[in-house]
Amino acid sequence: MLDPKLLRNESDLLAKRLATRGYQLDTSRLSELEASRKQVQVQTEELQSRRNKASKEIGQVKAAGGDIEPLKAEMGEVGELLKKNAAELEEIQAALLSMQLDIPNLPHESVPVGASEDENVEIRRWSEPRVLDFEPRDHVDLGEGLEQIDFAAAAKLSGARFVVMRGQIARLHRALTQFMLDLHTQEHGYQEVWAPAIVNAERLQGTGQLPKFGEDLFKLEGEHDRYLIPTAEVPLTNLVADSVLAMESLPLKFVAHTPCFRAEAGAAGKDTRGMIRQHQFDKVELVQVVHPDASYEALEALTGHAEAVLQKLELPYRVLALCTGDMGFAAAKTYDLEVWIPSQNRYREISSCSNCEDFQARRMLARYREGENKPQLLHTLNGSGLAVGRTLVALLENYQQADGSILLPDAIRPYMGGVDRIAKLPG
RNA sequence: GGAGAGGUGGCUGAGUGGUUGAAAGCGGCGGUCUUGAAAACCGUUAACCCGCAAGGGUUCGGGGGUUCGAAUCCCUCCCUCUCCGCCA
Repeated sequence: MLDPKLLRNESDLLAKRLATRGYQLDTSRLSELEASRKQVQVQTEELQSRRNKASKEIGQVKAAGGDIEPLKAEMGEVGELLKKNAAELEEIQAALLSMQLDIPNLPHESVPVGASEDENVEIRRWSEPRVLDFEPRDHVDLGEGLEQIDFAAAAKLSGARFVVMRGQIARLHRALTQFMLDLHTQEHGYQEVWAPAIVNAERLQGTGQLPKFGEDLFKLEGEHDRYLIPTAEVPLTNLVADSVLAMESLPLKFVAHTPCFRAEAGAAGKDTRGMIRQHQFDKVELVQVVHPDASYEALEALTGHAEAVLQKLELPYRVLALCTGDMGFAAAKTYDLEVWIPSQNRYREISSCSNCEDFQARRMLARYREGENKPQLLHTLNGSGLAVGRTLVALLENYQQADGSILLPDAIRPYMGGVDRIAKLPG
């Protein structure tokens, strides 16, 4: 959510900046609602004031043994009027709020202006794709050839966009999550968190998935407003919802491994082959909660923490600064990490690291206090460190050998019980 | 899932319809005293919204209702605790 004061007073400027990310702010409707809100609110509060005074008076008169009937009759009318006004005010405020919840974050001034992903800006590359003397196979062929990835079984169990892994590949998947968690807790200073994969609607509104993007989520049946998380960003960031943190406790750095669930409603026909886009996948997520002055420094650091995973696994990647038109709803600035995928002969997204500034903090009322000052909104950041399924895909494809086996990078071998190669299962 | 008890300010905890935004204690802050500290004593100490301000409004788990007036009464939802059942 944007600062309502800015929205009131600088709506033209905001409209201009929001337009760069393809959002059209309806400033006339906004100012209309704002004007009527002000008028009705002042009226309502006047009526409330009258009622409060009269009620006090009635109390006094009654205590003194006087006649309160005339006063009561008079207040009956005020009550009617107040009821009407309050209902109207509530309606206006609901409309205003729903409008505010719909507006994406403002892009930071350093974000390149552009309409689509084509205008993202490459910041740097790390390492070079291996040159193969054979035609690379994709992870589906590799995994099925090794008899350790099974999409047919997953389709039988659950439908499209699910996967079953077995044997050493299943183990590798687990090894990768352990490796990532250890790296971030031991070398990058994150606190390991285990959190629910089911959250309520209020928490999804806090991070920005709701109310606008409900169709991307799996909602649980039943009487409660609960959803499967699309990312651990939701539970991790919302840990600080409705709280006032002491300065000394900042920054908070959380890392968690969770399953992530996405309906992929708008992705029909996209990445239908393989494990790139699944309804369920595992992710190791990094979240930082920081002082506003420190958030851009933190974004660089957090991006570096995600990069470290790829560097240790010796997987070639590049870093993009997303342009205004390609950024997510809550982000003020985002770096994407893209890893080399040999079978596609291009880089594919494996991590997205964002500074949301106070956008999420305002929605979930997450604040800190400096000395005796009033509580101020925090800044929140999140990034994948990394998407485990996609890391597995990159590893299989980049380390494939001519015979279809997978030679494992040094960093992961201790997590594989010393195994250095994945080959076909015996028997 | 069944039965019961609860949810009040930073914390503990009073308060069952009327000058209660809320007693008291603790904690915090300021002061007196002291070489300094402790103790004691005195004072002070909620958040949010509208407004340039004066001021006004909202908030006693959430929502709804009754009433001139609700922390207090009614309905409903959520959460916590105890016991029972079931269970990884």
